This record gives sequence, structure tokens and C-alpha cells, in this order.
Amino acid sequence: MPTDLSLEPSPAERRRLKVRGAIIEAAERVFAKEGEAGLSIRRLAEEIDYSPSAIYKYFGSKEELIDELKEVFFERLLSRVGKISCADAPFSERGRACVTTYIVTAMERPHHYAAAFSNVQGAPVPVQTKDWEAFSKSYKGRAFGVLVDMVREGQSLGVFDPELDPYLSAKSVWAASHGLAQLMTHLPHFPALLPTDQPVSASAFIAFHADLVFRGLQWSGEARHFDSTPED
Amino acid sequence: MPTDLSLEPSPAERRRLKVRGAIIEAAERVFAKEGEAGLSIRRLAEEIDYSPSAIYKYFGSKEELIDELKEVFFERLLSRVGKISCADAPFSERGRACVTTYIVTAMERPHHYAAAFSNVQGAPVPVQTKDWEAFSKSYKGRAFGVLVDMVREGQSLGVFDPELDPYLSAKSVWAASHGLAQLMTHLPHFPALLPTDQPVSASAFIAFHADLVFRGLQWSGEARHFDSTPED
DNA sequence: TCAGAAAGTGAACACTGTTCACCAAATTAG
DNA sequence: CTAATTTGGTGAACAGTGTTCACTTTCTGA
Repeated sequence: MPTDLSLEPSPAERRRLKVRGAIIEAAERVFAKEGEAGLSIRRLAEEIDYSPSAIYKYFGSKEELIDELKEVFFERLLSRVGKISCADAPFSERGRACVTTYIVTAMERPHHYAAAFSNVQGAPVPVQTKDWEAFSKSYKGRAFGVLVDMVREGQSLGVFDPELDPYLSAKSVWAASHGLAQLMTHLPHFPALLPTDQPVSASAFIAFHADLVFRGLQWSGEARHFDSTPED
Repeated sequence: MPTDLSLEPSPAERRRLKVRGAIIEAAERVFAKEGEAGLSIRRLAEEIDYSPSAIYKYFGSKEELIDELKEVFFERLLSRVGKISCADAPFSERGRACVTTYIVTAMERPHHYAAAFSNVQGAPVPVQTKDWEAFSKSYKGRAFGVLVDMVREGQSLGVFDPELDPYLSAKSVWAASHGLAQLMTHLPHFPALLPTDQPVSASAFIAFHADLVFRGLQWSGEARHFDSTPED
């Protein structure tokens, strides 16, 4: 151990970060273009002109490396959505912008977004407590927090149904956004998939979807429930 | 070629179908449990007591085999949703049941569902015409058709906003359903992810989500638009 | 019965992620 | 300043993977 408590990253540490940076940069480049399928350790090594085994001095495994790619992606996603949520604009615009920005950001890096949701849990996990703590600190969780605040604001402004649970509502909005993001990255001509020939652009459909999502949260003064409210 | 035009599948063809069936059965078993990661040709061959190369007499590639698994999964999904859409029940129940059934079916076979949406399209596809034709004949497309009909029925009953385009609305509902299905299969404790300790069951949250989705489509006599309607 | 097709095989090719003994260079300790 | 030790980097190897191909066996249609 360097036992280095000085603030300067200094000599040796610098080179290390440099080649580490080169690795993730190369990984970022090929992953963005070809996804996990096209990213092999050997190819990565070739691209940065090192031996394959050298990479293992910087990352414990391929999965660990990819995890870092996902992390920085979600960091940017959170930053973008967070910025919009605090912007100086009417609530209705900000709300919709959160959803559309989420989807657009996902579409810019489809492989990153898909990879972030690629670890299917076969067996149901029993855990429950402590989970929230970890989640709320993660980028995903903090982006989720932005949504919860937005629902609360809408309720306090009287445009959203005050009886809705903000957490459940935010999850619903997240699911709806995630769903469209996923469909758009997997079926690129999704919005144009129509029997008629009048084309609908991606951005137009995203706006339409965001609108529908918010209509579901809105308050019409009267009980407009289909019949719900979760019970068991 | 057998040039066999008789209706009886008969002697040789029978054995062929039998071992072919054994292959997909084994594949189904391991894929359901461990997903694409756990399914290797060699393991499959071992399971059915054949040589690995034998499998290539029945399937051109591993991908082709998996495509068949996805196909039968979506066939069942369509059949279930289709049955519900024609059931003898009030519209509001049928509508919600379509969404919840979709999600529940996905959760029963998380790997199948995830695999069906795993081919990320990196570059935007230029095509547009002819796409609808192929889509509307696929299982995905026919399940989508059920949704479109449901939206139309809701509009004719006066409970859904008649100004909404049925196709765009159905896509929005699909996206919302897909999103929850995806989130539930990837973060199994998704509904229970709350700061408070009062647990929310999966089924309760699915019902909540479905309710919100339909509220977005509802008609309140007055223009309740956030401001939308797609333009470009 | 017999030619030809179909079914099945084992060895090989070109990959993959990962490990491990080894070597050289840089850093630290005495 | 030298000696010891950590660090960075390497090539060869292991255990996998999907896939192909020459080959044999088995079955079938005429």
C-alpha cells in the first residue's frame, strides 16, 4: 500500500489512472457501437495495445468493467433528469421533460441502457429490509427520488390526484418511461409502426406517451378511479 | 425430400419430430431456469444423450433454437391475452385483466420475456413500409391488435377519450405494460421498494399500475390535455 | 436389392473469459 | 546507494463456447 495521504495523485498513480482511463474509453467506444456482444477482453487489449491479461490488473472481470460503463451512464442520466427537475419552467413542462429526457438519453446509448437491465432474476428474492437504503443511494434510486418529488409537487399544486401514493405513482411513471425507452431501443421503427402511412416521429410519440402518463396522475375533482387502490 | 403429401406424419417423420421435440423440451427446461447464459449446445446434447453436432441437423444455429422458444412463449402470451379480451365480463375488468395478464405471464418466464427484447438495434433502421404487414402477422403484432380493439371499444363505450388515436394509445399501453413487466423481472422486489415497511405485493402494484394506465385514457367530458397531440 | 438420402458422430477450428508462472521496471526500505 | 519488494506487463495455458466437416451408420423409396 502506498500509504499516500497527500492530495496530489502524483507520479505512479497518474500513469495507472491514465491506462485505466484508456481501457474504459476503448470499452465505451466499442460497447456503444456493438454492445456486450462485440466487446471482448482480447479485442479491448488489442485496441489499447496491451496484453489481454494486463486488463485484469485494472478490473477484476469483464463484468466489473461493464458495471462501470453502466454506472457512468446512469450518472449522466441522473444528472440530466435532475437538472431538468430544478429548471425554471412551469410544472407541466418540467414533468414531461423528465420523462422525455429519460427516454431520449436511453435511446442515445441503447446498449448501455439495455445492459443496465439485463440481469434477470430467476428466483424471487426474499429480502426486503435494507434494500431501500441501498437503492436510494444508487443512481437509479436517486433518479427515482426526483420522480417522487415531482409527483409530490404536482399534488401540492392541485394538478395531481392527492390520494395517490407518491412512491407507487413514481414507480408507475418510471415503469411507463422505461417501457417506452426499451421498446424504442429494440424496435427502432416503433412509432412508425402503423397501418396508415402518415409517419409519426419518435419525438412526437414520446411526447404523446408522456402526456398519457401524466393524464393518469391528474385530478379531476371527482373520483375517477377504475375501482382501484391496492389492498393486500 | 419425402414428397409426402399424405396427412399422416408417419414413420420417419415421427422420430424426427420426437427428437426435435426432446431438444426444445430440454432447451425450454434449462432456459426457463438459467436463461441464455446457462444454455449451451453441448449441455443440451448431453441432456438428450446426443452428440453436439446432432443438434445442427435440427436447428441451423443456437439463435434459431432460441427464437423458437421465444415464439412459443409469445404464442401463449397472445392466447392468454386474447382469451381475456373476449371474455364475458365488464369492459373495465377485461381491460385491466389484459394488462395484468401480460405482466404476470412475463413474470412466469422472465428469461423468455427478456430474451424476446434482447436484440438491441444500434443504428436506426430506415425501413418503414411493409414493416406493418410483417408485424401485424407476428404474435407480438396480433397481441398488439387486441390492445387496439380494446381502446376502440373503450372509446365507443364513452369511457375513453374519443380523440385519442387508437394505435398510438395502444402503443402507449403496451409500453407501460412492457415497462412494468421488465422492471418486475429484473428487480424482483420492485413493488416492495419503499421507505416505509408496509409491504406492497406484486399483484397489488400491478393492479395499481394498470389502473393508472387506464386513467390516462379516460374521458372526462372536458379537454384535460396537458397540452399535447403530436404534431410533426 | 440397392442407390441415395438422412441421422448421428468425433475431431477440429476459431473464438471466448480467466489464471498463473514469470520477468522487468519502478518504488520503497535500510 | 544498494537491496528488497511491490507493481505493471507478458505469453502460454485451461476450460469453456458455437460451429463445421469428413466420416460412418442407418433407414427408406423405387
